[in-house]
Amino acid sequence: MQQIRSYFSKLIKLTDQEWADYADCLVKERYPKKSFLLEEGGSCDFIAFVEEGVFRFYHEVEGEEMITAFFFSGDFVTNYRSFLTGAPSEHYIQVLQDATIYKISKKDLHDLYDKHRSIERLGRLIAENLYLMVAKRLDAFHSSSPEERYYDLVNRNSKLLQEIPQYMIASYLGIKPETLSRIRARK
Amino acid sequence: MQQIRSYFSKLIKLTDQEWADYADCLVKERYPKKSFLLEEGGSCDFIAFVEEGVFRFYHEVEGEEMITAFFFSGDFVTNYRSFLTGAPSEHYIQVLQDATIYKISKKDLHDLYDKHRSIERLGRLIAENLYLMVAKRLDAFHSSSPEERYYDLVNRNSKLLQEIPQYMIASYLGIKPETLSRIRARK
DNA sequence: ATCATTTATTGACTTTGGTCAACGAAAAGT
DNA sequence: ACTTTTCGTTGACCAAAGTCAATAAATGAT
Repeated sequence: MQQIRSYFSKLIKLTDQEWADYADCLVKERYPKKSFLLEEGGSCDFIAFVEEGVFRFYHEVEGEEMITAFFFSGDFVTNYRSFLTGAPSEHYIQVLQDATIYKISKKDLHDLYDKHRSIERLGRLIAENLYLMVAKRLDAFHSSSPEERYYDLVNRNSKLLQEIPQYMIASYLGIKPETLSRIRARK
Repeated sequence: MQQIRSYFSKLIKLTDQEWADYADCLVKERYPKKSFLLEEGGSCDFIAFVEEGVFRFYHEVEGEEMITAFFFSGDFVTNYRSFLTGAPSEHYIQVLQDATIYKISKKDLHDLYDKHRSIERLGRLIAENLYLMVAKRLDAFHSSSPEERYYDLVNRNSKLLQEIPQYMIASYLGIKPETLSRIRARK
């Protein structure tokens, strides 16, 4: 839980009281491998902080699983779109490695926004950071080849490479498993 | 300027005082066709609202222009990454049609965040909305073919199709002009 | 430890988009 | 109006990723 506070402290300084109020809203939960944190059709009414474990965020397109993101220890896990809009999720969030998370509900978070200015500001800073992350990824899809995207991943995120099966990495990169296998083979 | 207030009102209700303070920070500027609102290397210290005109947001990759976005009347125009991080822009923002905009500086906006809770909240809501837009576009690149992306555009944004030359649309879609021409030719 | 299933690789072939070049149409400059 | 440049289309060819199928390797279940 201290991990969360230190994550926040990079964005904004919270008083002990503000943090205590935040921490009061966090609920610890365990999820076994292969279970679902969120299923298609459900509305995502929480944001969770990953203490331990791995998740994948995916949806089905014409019978095929399209993986959009992985979440590891230290990340926030949520369907941010569904969380923000209240719309039913088109995505699944599934556990790949036994997980422990701290959840905060949408309602509690909004109450905290009302109660503490700094937490409202934290909410803005987190939204801004998520924007930066997804904008960067869009840029990679817009201007890089699959091969370039793969080697970017190799350079930046070796953890992902080690813990995730290759066919899921292929999906994440937007290519077929055979193609990823060939990219690795050439050179 | 009333256009801006009505845009905001879809996100949050501002009091007359809050709006007056916001409006006081807005500076009207005109830009002729082909001029630049932002050039590579400069830091983007503003967000602007487009009253009239068209902009393109692009950067150079190996001597080639990659267009990431277009901005029309009613949109916000900025390099949001550079605005948020303070990092120098890798992108240009160029005027395609003579433009009139209302600028607010980063400093003034942050002062408004401090002064009015509702405006801080507005900042969060805008960041959240920008996240949703870019996440949607990422999804299109991740799971659709160029042809599908083109027809999505045809369905959703006929204004863009009419006002932007085809080779720029191709760049925006992440394909070569010849390929777009062929997509249009095949039935 | 064995068997069954899933995952990764490889080959042959297809599809799609990129490259290079030519040409005509449209737009901009004089 | 005329010239020059830019833009859009088309053809021939190339490169990269997808498809389908076979097989090997790794993983899981019993």
